[in-house]
Amino acid sequence: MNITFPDGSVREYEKGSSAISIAKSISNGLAKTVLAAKVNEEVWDLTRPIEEDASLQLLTWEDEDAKKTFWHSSAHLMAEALEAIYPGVKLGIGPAIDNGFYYDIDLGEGRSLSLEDLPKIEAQMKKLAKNGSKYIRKDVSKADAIAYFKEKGDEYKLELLEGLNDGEITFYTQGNFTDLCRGPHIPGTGQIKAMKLLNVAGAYWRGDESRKQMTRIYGVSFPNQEELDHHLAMLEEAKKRDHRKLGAELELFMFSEKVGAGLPIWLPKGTDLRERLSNFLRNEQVKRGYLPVITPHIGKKELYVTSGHYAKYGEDSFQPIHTPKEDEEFLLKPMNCPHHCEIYANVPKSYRDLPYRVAEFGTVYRYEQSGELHGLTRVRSFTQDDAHIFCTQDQLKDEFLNVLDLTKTILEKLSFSNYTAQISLRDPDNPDKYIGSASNWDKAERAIIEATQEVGLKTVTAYGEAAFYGPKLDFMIKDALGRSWQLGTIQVDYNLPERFELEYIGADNEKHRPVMIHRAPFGSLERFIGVLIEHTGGKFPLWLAPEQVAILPISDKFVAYADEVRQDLMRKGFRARVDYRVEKIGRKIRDAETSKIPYMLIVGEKEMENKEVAVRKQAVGDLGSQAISDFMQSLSKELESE
RNA sequence: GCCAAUGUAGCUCAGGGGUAGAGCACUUCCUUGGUAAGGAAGAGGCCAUGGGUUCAAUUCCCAUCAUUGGCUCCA
Repeated sequence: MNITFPDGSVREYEKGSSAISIAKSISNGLAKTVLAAKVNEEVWDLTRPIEEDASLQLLTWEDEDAKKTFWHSSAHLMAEALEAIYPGVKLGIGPAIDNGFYYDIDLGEGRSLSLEDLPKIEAQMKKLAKNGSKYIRKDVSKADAIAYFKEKGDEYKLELLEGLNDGEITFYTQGNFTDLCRGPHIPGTGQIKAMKLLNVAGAYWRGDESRKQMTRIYGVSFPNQEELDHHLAMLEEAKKRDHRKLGAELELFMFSEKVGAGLPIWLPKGTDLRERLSNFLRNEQVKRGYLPVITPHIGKKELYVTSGHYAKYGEDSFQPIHTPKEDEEFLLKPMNCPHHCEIYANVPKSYRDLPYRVAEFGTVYRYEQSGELHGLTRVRSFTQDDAHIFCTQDQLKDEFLNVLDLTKTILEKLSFSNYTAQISLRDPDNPDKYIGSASNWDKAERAIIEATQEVGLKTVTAYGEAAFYGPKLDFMIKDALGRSWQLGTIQVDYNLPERFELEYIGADNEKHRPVMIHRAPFGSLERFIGVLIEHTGGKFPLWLAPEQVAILPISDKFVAYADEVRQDLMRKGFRARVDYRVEKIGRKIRDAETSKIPYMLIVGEKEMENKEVAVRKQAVGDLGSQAISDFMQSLSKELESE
């Protein structure tokens, strides 16, 4: 049979050869590092015989699919360990996830598991891994499979079997452990050299809260100890950068039980940062033809009935505000778009007025479930960097290009260099669930695709992920630790212009309906700043830092000079503060370092005499002395380059 | 919302049925110093809130509130 490799080369192999034997024929080194194979675009066990002509890609640790296979096999290893320690344990599902694996287990009445039990299970896993058992795949009939799990008394697996057809059922066995499993798996447990169980949590069987709660054990594993250590160090670093922790330490924001859960309160330094960020975006938007507007935080119920939000946000949200007048109800706004539609409708529009772009840093209120709240990234009041663009169908593409350009400018300014976008299109099998004409949808989808191609944006396309009212583009951003965040979004909307009966007079003197684009490059300021804090670890770029320079007098004899320096800096628009405390210089430096102030100016006898400052850069160290004017010039230069 | 854990000084945490503890931060005093923590003293707590059990509750029980981790990843 002929095997085609990714580089296009074709080689002849004996029928029934496995991927691992093919790997060996290429090189022994390769055979050692390969974990799984992609046969005709499907991930396979390395040991599974290939029976006919096929394309073959050998997967190593670097491939996402190989990692998933490795972790899935690790989940089986954990299950084997659990059966050894807890006889009679019942198993739910045990998949690989983005960063490791888990297994849902039911220990039975009266038995429970806590974090303290994890090392024991881990030790057992290591012991079993040393045995180097092979993962053996076996086709089983449905009847045999049912008989096996009945005997074992595992009702979860029996339930899973109900959904499977005879002839497509496989078991995998390693050592003394057999599991219902589609596979694939790595060849043997011996390859799992390093593992760590991270967490236990409750999880409902099949994610259904009316069903039994199982114990979920999370873990992660690697082919060698160094990778595990690196991963654990990364988790440590992520913990250190947690925006909730840094937010408190750097005095950026707070929460108060009295004010309410999920309602962030911006402290002076956080407000400073946030204002700089908004001003930056506001300026970029004005450059691109946006018109800033301000609308109230509440609106009459009828507004949201018109927009359709009342039906969507009605019950599980903040309840209406009543007034002394009977039957009068206001809602806290969950979105800005209805208000903006009213702005559009205020004065009759001509096609010459389009595109009409209104922008608002609009604070909205949504009653997130209490369990969903999380720092700044999941809150009940947040400010969208919202704008709505009303345009003609033909202007869609240019408007997308305009927004993409804006988004790119912003992300690059904030040194998010690694981002992709998801294009969400209609479900081709379900064309009826969308509002708006098919030809308009075609145009809009094409506009998005072409615009993203023209700017060279990396995208993935998701069919069926579009909203009922229009296709959309979501930005996925990778931060400095390689974690993905969904931030900005651009959405086409055929629904609201319809509901608000928005119109413009065309060149033909007829009435037409505009298309609306919702877009928010940051998503929300809260979420974005949360991500920015973790991305930078609290070391903000100079232009954003609430305090740019800390002036540290050696002793209070030099306080007057320190004040002079501060005056100079402030007059040039730099943000500087003097540390007046009667402390040694080492202490002042340490405190400024931990507050992550970008520059420290140490001033003492020498500096005062020479009218200089001794410059120290945060996390870098002493840069030597220079004249204040020179220092300010280099600051300006740094700001320009950011 | 559901499940679990947690809630003690501004922060990080120890403690435990009988008058509440440490380190850091804070205040005062001493020290006037040269690139990541100088010394001493002091002040600071309704032990989250509300009920219950008990002679006695911060400690045990229940509820509430808040925080944290899960609850979406499908053998």
